[in-house]
Amino acid sequence: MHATAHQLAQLQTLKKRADFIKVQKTGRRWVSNGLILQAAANASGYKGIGFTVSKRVDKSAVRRNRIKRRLRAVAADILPQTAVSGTDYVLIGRPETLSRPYADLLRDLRWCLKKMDLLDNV
RNA sequence: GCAGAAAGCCGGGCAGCCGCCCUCCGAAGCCUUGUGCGAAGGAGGGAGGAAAGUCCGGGCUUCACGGAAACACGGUGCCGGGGAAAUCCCGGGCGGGGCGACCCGACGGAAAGUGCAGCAGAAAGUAAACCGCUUCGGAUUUGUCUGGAGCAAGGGUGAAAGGGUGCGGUAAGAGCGCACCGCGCUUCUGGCAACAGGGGCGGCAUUGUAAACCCCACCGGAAGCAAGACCGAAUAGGGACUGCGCACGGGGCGUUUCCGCCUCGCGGUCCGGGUUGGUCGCUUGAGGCGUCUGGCAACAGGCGUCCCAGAUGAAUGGCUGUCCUCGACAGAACCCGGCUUACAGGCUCUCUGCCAUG
RNA sequence: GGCGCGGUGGCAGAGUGGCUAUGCAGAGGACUGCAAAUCCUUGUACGCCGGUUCGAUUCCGGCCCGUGCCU
Repeated sequence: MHATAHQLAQLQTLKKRADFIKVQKTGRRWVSNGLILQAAANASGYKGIGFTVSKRVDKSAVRRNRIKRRLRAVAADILPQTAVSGTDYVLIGRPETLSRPYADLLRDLRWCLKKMDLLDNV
């Protein structure tokens, strides 16, 4: 079920603050228990992926890092196979992301994708 | 055995699959043919004792800076040593706490000057006298009231009442006298010193506060890797040279004084300029480990050995098995030395008190 | 990552080494036919922990929280 290295190579990490603001302003979003997904079309044709865990989610740097890592693991398991080219995805962490079982996190991301009509088959 | 004190150390382990960051090698491939780049693949490394708070001290970088003196501002404050330095460390002294091992201390100066000490109290710093004590006189309903003189022992107020305790002394008292303690001056001895101990003299003056102003001694330019350097579109602004104009003038170099230096308005020519982004700075360092020597120690030196994160939306995760004591506080962002704060549990060594036994 | 600023009743906002003003809001009363406005009365606070001092909101350390600036 894991993504191959070839599939992972198709994902491009969003690096600039401007990219994140663009996705937030122009894209759509869906909230689930474990995470929030934002998505917007881009002009490059690549599949873009970014992660946001702000200081308002948790004040501890250790726990913020762990939330980001779990989001990265979830994204690496699902997005390479299902993501649409020419779309930027931004995953936003929540306090529950830290303690939620991993299987539930996978279900959360699929649910968000489905609700936003970005998933053909569940 | 129980209770405690001090120093140092560790901070889940092992295994499998899929992934992340860096360095080196690199068949295929690419071009600008080079000691080049490099998908696949291989080898190695990959958070902390506090990485934290940013409270101190440095390195490094840029800016500022002509010199001298004074002033201003900030910091430090027993002594000796260590250290690049420090509000750091070690040892000692003094003071305080503990039966003790041991721990704690912003620990210069209050006779250089100024300020402050509310309320209470008679009086708050040249002492003073509310209740009192003693004595002399007067009145008297014999309870006491009142005037003069002397006194500060006792009571009361306060955080603090102008040396303390005891004896003598006295009308009652008082350093009034004496002894001891404290204090001050002086001298001797020990110690590098802080300081300690002894002798002599004085005869009680010298309340507290300097984390109040201050005095003394010593130290200090400012900002910070988002510093800064390089490569680089557009636009606005900048610098140099030169011509003309202008000056017993104005401005600047922390302030002032003295000497000194720089600079000014308009035109022309040339040079450059650096936002987004990228590269460097970026990890070999007052470095770690082992050992020997000197030193009570902090630490220093010699020898051997190792290279041990370097990201830039920012790297350690996901899933699973297994063991145990079931895992705390917590994530590098230029780098070091300290301090402070947070922290489950465990280990090592030394020491103290009590109990029991030999 | 670095550098600053601040924390005083429910809210705003002065202040200073010895009872912390003032305004708005709240409660009660007066005035009114009933209200508003006005007047009177009243409760509630110095972020937390230590130290200096006889005494700290103030002075000095250390924590906690909030907030701003620098790419």
